[in-house]
Amino acid sequence: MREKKAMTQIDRRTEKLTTALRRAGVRITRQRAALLSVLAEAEDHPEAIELQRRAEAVVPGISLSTVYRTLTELEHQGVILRHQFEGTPARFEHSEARHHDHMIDVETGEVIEFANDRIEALQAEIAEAMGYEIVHHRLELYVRRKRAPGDPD
Amino acid sequence: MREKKAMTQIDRRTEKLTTALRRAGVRITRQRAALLSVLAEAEDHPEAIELQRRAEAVVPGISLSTVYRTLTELEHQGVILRHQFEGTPARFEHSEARHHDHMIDVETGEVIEFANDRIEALQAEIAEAMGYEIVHHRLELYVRRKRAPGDPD
DNA sequence: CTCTAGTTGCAAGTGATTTGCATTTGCCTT
DNA sequence: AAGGCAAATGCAAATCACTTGCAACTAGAG
Ligand SMILES: [Mn+2]
Ligand SMILES: [Mn+2]
Ligand SMILES: [Zn+2]
Ligand SMILES: [Zn+2]
Repeated sequence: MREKKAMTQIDRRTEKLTTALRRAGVRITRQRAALLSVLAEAEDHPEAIELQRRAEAVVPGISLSTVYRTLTELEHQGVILRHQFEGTPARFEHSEARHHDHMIDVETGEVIEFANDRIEALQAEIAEAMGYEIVHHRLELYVRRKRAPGDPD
Repeated sequence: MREKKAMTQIDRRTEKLTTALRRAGVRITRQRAALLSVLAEAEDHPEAIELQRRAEAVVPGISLSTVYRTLTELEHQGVILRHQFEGTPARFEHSEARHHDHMIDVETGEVIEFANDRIEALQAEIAEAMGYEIVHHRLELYVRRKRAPGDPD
């Protein structure tokens, strides 16, 4: 039942994360390998504790310290992103996808991604006009689902 | 030496903050009065501890808990804003000025304000297009001063 | 001036994340 | 295959920025 040929997108992501760690000269331990594939598989923006839960399926005893330590290293290598949304612990995602910003539904906590080139361009212009260049930025829209006229509660 | 007529801008701001607290049904204590005028006078984005330091000029023993408690109340009344920039404790400012966003010089920590209607409009459009309305948002540009060609180090 | 509910300062508690340290463990070197 | 050792792990304790419990105060209505 083991596929030999098909390298899935997730495998590729896992490899990229692994490579980043090797490049940093760190060892690929069981716990790290588990965490890397959990990150590669994630479609959402999980917190450290949730990543630990998911990794425990493979490495039962993995500690939260190890999760945090590895996340910090991966962040330094630039292969994952750490987001600090309002009112929650930090959330993480791999940085494979191209840049995007986030909307957070204040009612449900759901995180929705979006990208807009005009906004990105405007930001750069503004900074430029004031004599600065952007190192990085953070744009978060805290939103509420809009009721269409005549919608039920 | 006491001016009777001239109500300065700062006096007006202090009054607005005071009114907000009274409206909330809370008492104007010595410590609160001090904090309110410190906030009204502030031209920058001070942290709670810095506000405490400034208030101590008037009320020597004012505790940090009281500062935090009052700041939280003022925030709930909508007369001050709490900003959570990366890597620092929360910073505060009165909300007299119209809406603006912030650039943070990653080298110096300096906070620079800016406002751009096109960005604001675009944000609203994006949310709208996805069926949401914006409750509030957060746009922070982490920047570095740009070296003009031929500038000294 | 009195009375009392709101407020204060202080100490202790929280929640997320980091760190110290003794014990394992990857993995390069024989 | 075995050895050696720096790096990594797990656990407990520490940190940081606030928040909260509580007994002693005090603003301010009557
Ligand atoms: Mn995302
Ligand atoms: Mn500002
Ligand atoms: Zn962006
Ligand atoms: Zn804005």
